[in-house]
Amino acid sequence: MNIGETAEKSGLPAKTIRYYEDIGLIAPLRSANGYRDFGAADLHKLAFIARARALGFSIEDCRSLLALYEDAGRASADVKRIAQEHLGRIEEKIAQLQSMQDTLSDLVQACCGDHRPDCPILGDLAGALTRKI
Amino acid sequence: MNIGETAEKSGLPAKTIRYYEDIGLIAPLRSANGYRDFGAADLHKLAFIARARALGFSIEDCRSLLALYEDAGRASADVKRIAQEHLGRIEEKIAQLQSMQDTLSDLVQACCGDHRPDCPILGDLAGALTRKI
DNA sequence: TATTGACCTTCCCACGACTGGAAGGACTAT
DNA sequence: ATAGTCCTTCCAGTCGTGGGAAGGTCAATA
Repeated sequence: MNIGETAEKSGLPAKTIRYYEDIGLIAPLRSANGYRDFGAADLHKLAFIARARALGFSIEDCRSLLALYEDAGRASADVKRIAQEHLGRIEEKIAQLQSMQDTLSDLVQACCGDHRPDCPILGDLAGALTRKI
Repeated sequence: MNIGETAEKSGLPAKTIRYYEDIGLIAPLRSANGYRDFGAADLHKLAFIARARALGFSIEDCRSLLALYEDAGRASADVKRIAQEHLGRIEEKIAQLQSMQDTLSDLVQACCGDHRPDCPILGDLAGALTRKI
């Protein structure tokens, strides 16, 4: 299977698949003409990675998860730990964003948004120094 | 005021301040010895930017907001629009992360995390192709 | 006066995870 | 033979810094 077909079936851009080979996540065979030749196992791996990426796992997490997936003697605790750490980072990020959202939605509400220059949003930003941020 | 003092007062690393000069956000004077010489207005701008960055605005948003801040004839509608667009992106990002969080916390809960290899987390990732992701 | 040590300068490289594009070879259909 | 599509490699760019090298400047001390 050439890279084009593989890209279509895995849902990943061909560029991304080449990149994954570069960094050693996958290792497709090569045809006589130099083209990459993907097998079912490669496609499976790519779909695995795509799903993990969609859940926000980093490439290095993906590498670890793939290794665990292929290790029949793994302990599920190792997988769970990676997922829990990732979940923690996600929760942290959500909290950060919600804090921004809270402040911003207050400011946006307070701004009448007309032709006049007075604006509590700019007021907040400009007051940063006085408030020591 | 040298860059070190400015960094301390603005809460921004000196590296970051130099970068902001590079991309034209600020334009401090230079002393005879070649050192940057920051005035009160520069410090004010930097604090403004730091606050905007803390609220998640992109550098380009910061550039626009600074320009509006310095334009006495601005319309608050222009500021509000930038803030609202940014707020929209934040809400989108939060929704994405929450969707990941939902899935991941379910999976983590379902994984008993012991010495055995069976793991619903890996099961989910591996099933990506079958489910067409 | 000489010499530390702290500060400043510019420059280039690295990060994460791709993405775009150029230059050129391979294959298929007309 | 030619056109068009696919494939290859390689290089550069993204965003907002952070790290570090090589070298100039300044204030304080021996």
